[in-house]
Amino acid sequence: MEQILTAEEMLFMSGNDAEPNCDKQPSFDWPAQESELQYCSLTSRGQINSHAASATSVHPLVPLLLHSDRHLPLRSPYSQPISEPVARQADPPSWTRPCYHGNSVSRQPVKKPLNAFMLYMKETRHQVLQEGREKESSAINRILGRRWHALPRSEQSRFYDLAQKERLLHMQLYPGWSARDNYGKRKRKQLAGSSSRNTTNNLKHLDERFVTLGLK
DNA sequence: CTGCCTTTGAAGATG
DNA sequence: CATCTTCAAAGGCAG
Repeated sequence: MEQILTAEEMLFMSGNDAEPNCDKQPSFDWPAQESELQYCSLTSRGQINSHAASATSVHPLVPLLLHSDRHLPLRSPYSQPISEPVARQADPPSWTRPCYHGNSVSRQPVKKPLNAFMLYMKETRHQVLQEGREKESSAINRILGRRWHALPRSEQSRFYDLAQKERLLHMQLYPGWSARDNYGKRKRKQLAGSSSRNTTNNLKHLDERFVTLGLK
């Protein structure tokens, strides 16, 4: 039964429950359960060693994530039609070809799921913008980086938790997808000076941390 | 118009 | 296994 599902349709399919019905939701209360940040032994091939991927229809996290993903633009992968039913792998194995989503007219590569900091940026960026001190993204991101480090761990855990669910949902939506599929998108012209630039960035980062900690 | 900048974190690549 | 590299978002800016 070939079926085109949108994220919104899956939301309806899964009912109105905003709470995921996972029997064992990971908790990220620091520092006691810091070790649990190993994210359930996820693999990059869409395999998962926990119970989480055993759903036969729609993962319970889907509605929760869709709700939390209100910042995603309309062209976000998660807001595009999904060409394959969730958690049911069509043949041939999807990792034998590039993963795409959307219809055949406007196919776009599936992007990486957002990590905790990226989710934090999405939620907090507008605050910095409203303060009106900075308008360039690079400057805003520097501020957000400092704020991220100053964020209480309980608050950070919120985003780590969300990022884990993001990855779980991503694995369900695009089984077999690999980050390697998007490698080489950017020009590798920074190859020459990348090493020295990274070193410079690391030193700058350390410098900022010293300032933050009042050591400089 | 294209790519850089800038951040953190995840994951692939490399030695 | 440790380290390095790439890419996710964002949008102003420079070439």
